[in-house]
Amino acid sequence: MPRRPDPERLAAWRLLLEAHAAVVDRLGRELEAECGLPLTWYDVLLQLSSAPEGRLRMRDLARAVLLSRSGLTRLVDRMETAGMVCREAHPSDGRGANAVLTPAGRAALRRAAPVHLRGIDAHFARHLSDADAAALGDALSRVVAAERDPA
Amino acid sequence: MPRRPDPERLAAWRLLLEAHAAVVDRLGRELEAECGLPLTWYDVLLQLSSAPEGRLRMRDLARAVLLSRSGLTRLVDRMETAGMVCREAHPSDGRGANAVLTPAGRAALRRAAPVHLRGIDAHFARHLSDADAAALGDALSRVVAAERDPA
DNA sequence: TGCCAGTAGTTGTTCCTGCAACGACCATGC
DNA sequence: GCATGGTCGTTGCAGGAACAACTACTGGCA
Repeated sequence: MPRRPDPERLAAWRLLLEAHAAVVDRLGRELEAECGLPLTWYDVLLQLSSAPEGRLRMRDLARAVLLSRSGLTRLVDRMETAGMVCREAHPSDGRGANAVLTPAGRAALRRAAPVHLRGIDAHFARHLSDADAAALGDALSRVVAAERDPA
Repeated sequence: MPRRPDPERLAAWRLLLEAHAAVVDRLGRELEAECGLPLTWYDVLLQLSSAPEGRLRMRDLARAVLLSRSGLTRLVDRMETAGMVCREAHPSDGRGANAVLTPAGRAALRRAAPVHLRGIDAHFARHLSDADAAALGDALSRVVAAERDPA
């Protein structure tokens, strides 16, 4: 017989869906309004800036920003047109390409980060007690890990 | 000065994004593969079935499934073509329309529900302790409530 | 009664995404 | 050397979503 989640956990799942939708929507709008920057662009800039030398292989960047390879190709196209990233051939793998953060991209991230972090605090973090944050981190990291390793 | 979330809460936010993406993607694929039903369709069927008489105003349904009004119009178009819902004029408000669950829609939901619930258990609920579930529900309901009431 | 701001649902348009397919390239086998 | 299977990034294509404009209707007010 199929295992079903109990009502408490089912409600938790539903709440996760609602909270995600509400907060992502809000953060996206705020970032767009105050910095003219889509959330996906911010994510790319952030991932690149926290990578060594501000560059990342397309494949790895796609994984980091939770996008398909083709999706990332178009996204980097747009951001390259906007001058925030550029491409370079991979030094050792002839198939590969790196996306590289440009100074303009770094500047955009510096402008956007305070806005986004303030939003995360106001719309999410502020409502979590220390215990909540710990439990959430614990539980969700197990969920993510289980999905990564189809053990 | 702008308030910034501490690293622990920031990590929790990031994990929520990753868990949401991973689990929604997985659940959607499983439902599509085993029942030929997109996740959004399931959500519509579920909301309708839990409404009195299996009918809901378009506006309310749109809110319930976290979609824009225009998005819901097209979605109901597709589902109506598939015979799972139908529209009827609202009895008292000449502007309004109700989406109504058909027998076929009810049957599809009955087939899909076990699959989906099993998935929620396997990919999400199973990884939560009782305390985790309680903390998650508590915290996320506060987040959602705060977003609903711009207090 | 007639007017009119507000709301409901639909439609046109545009944007973004994933899938499938493709050429280029790597790596391992013979 | 060179075939072969696999990976990387890109592209054609189709589907789904949001925004804004539009029509139809409501409800309050003079």
